[in-house]
Amino acid sequence: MKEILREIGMIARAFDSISNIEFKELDLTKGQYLYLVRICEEPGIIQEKLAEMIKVDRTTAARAISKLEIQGFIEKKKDEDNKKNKKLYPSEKGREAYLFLKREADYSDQVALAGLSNKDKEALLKLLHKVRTNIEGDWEFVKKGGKRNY
Amino acid sequence: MKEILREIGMIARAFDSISNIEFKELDLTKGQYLYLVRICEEPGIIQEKLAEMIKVDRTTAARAISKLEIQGFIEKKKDEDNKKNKKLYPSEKGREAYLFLKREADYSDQVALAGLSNKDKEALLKLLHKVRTNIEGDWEFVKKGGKRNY
DNA sequence: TATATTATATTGTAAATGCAACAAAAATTG
DNA sequence: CAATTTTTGTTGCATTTACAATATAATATA
Repeated sequence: MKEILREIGMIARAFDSISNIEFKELDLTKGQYLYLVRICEEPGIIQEKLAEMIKVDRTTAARAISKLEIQGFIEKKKDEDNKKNKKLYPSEKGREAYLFLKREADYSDQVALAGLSNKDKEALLKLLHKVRTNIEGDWEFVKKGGKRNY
Repeated sequence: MKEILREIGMIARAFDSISNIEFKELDLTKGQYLYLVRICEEPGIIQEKLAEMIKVDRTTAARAISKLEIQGFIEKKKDEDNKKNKKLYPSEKGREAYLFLKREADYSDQVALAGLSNKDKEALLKLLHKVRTNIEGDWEFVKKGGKRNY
């Protein structure tokens, strides 16, 4: 069943590619949309959590987010309760951009799921959710330098 | 159902991340394993098809493949019937590496699909296959400069 | 409570990524 | 069959990506 992970890879790369091209219109460069979307949906989230959520290297996230800040899409605010955290919030410009990101995502969603019944979609989501939780442990383990045996 | 594409993205990034780390052991750098696997499974394939198959930019594929050749994992051979094509074949070293790649992929597969029944797996594959074919058109369209309306 | 460990964020550096532009062979078209 | 368009491959350049190393605050441990 190796094909399952391959299909997932192909789909992910295709959509990422499409989004990156389409979001240039907003001056968002490669990858940035991922972070902006999540910050808009979860204002106050910190960078570390965001990286973990998206499954991307911490330092990659750091740079993409810094750039979002420089461009004025988001703001970093000190967390007074925990001084090593910086909470992330969308700016007005960021919220504006988010509307477009959402429209694009909805459209891609429609294209992707064309011909699937509601039952199919629910089943697919449930199965993917399971796969994702199955893999999270290994991802964190390997990122931290752990060695899997096979 | 936006969550479906998000789950797919998370899973893909997590596995890609894991594979990239684990294949350093073979001196394969980021992304290279994708191409090597396909070349081993489909000897004689050309670069352009490979990029399309994997859903990656043509020039990115070109460079990853060139590097595989320099490192001795694959060979490029002129196609006598069509002089602008270069057919790709694994070397002995490449085939050797492929055994390891396969072992790793099988293991990741096991982890990913733990807790799914055979029926689940079949359903998942079928649904993902459908999604992938649904999106291929848009990917090619947008890569070639087409503008989607939404 | 002092010390060690963990969590979060940042920066230096090397490498991959992807767009633009180009070249050449092949296929299509008028 | 000549001209145009498409296919395949390459290179220059700007940017992202990710590993390593560093810093500092917070938490755990002895």
